Amino acid sequence: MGYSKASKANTHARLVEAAAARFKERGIDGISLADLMKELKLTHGGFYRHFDSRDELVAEALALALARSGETMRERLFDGAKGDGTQSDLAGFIDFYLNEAHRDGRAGGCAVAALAGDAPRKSVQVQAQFREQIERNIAALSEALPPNTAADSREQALVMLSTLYGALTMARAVGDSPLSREVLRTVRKRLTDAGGLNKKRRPRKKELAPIRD
Amino acid sequence: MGYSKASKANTHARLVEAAAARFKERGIDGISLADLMKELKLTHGGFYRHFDSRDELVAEALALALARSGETMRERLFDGAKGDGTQSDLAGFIDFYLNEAHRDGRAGGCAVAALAGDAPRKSVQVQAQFREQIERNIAALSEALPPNTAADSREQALVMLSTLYGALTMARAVGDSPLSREVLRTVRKRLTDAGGLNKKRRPRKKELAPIRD
DNA sequence: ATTATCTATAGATCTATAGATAATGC
DNA sequence: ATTATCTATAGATCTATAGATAATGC
Repeated sequence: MGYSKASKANTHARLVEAAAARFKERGIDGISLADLMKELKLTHGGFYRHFDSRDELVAEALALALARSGETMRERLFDGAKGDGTQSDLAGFIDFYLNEAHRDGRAGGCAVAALAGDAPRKSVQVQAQFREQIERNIAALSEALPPNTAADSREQALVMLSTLYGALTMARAVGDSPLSREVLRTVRKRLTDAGGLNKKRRPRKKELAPIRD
Repeated sequence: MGYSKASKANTHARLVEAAAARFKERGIDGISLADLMKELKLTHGGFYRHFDSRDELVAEALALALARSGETMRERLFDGAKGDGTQSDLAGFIDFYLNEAHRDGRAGGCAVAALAGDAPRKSVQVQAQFREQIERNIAALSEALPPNTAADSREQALVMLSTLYGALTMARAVGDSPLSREVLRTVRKRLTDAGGLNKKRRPRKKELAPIRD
């Protein structure tokens, strides 16, 4: 009770962290403050020493979740390609994104895919948070596209992002099933192959690596 | 009070209808039974003469919403093309789907795009409802693809559906904005043009019809 | 006589607040 | 002395149930 070694700032950060995971897993309205506090072994009454309202937590948790997703995207796109002379690993990112592990791991996965469906029902402030991060994601993906397609790379990035979000959402909506795996596998394959986008970078046998159904 | 001319079956049907619209607009958990009954000028106590539980209403409303979306899709794909010798109007469907009117009209729009984000948080029964309708949508879109691509038409349909759902979801998530309109316009254009999918059917100037931002 | 709808309420859950408790820092 | 956390509770809202009311059909 009282002051533990965990400072106020630490508890605040842990709350935002836990909220980000639970919101992605169960939806922005899918967890109560009492249950969230319980997850941190705290009681619900203490919540308001850290936030003025639930909405304030939502804003902070969403900001964290969206920023993290963007960072992970950039890492997968650009860090994975270091050392072999290429500038990006687009196919590596696609493999990472359209995956059964990602499908089943909403709490640790992409915040846009997990929460975009909730956004239209929320405030314009929430929608602005999505807008700003999605702009960054478009920029990142656009940079990662092969240079020869640079003329309309923003358009390509927009379409590819739509496809990635849509495929993951669909794979999740239908539950674990052959269809779910087929969506992931097929879209992964066709995005990687399409238009010869990435032929230089990924040997064909790796693109066609079998996925067990 | 008492028996109105509206028979029990009629009230039941109106409840399912209203629920389908509200669920698509605000989410499956986004409206209370009391508010739903109020929309029909009824009081909340009467609800349980029509349904054993809220979940039963959810199942029926979702079934209606998903089936309607599928019917609309088939109509747009196949009825719009009658008379000119072609078998489908894929570009017409894409124009209809990726549209500001559809973006802003969730209550009357596609149930998959409106509710797929809720599905992973719901029961496996709900997910099975999505799975069955999405299978039908894949079949419809697959049939509507130009015959020369028939060899892998299911794969193409899967990718195109992912892109359509993802683009509409993204356009909604970012709120009304230049980005939202850009997503709709760009994906619409690139899906219509891509791979010469539909060149025979749609004159180029119509494909490039300007959208005001 | 039947029964769709209404009135009233139980029980659960949720956000938010008020005041008590106790661990830490000065 | 300060304040993070806890205990207790107010007030709102939600699903579900019980019994009353009144319009329809036989």
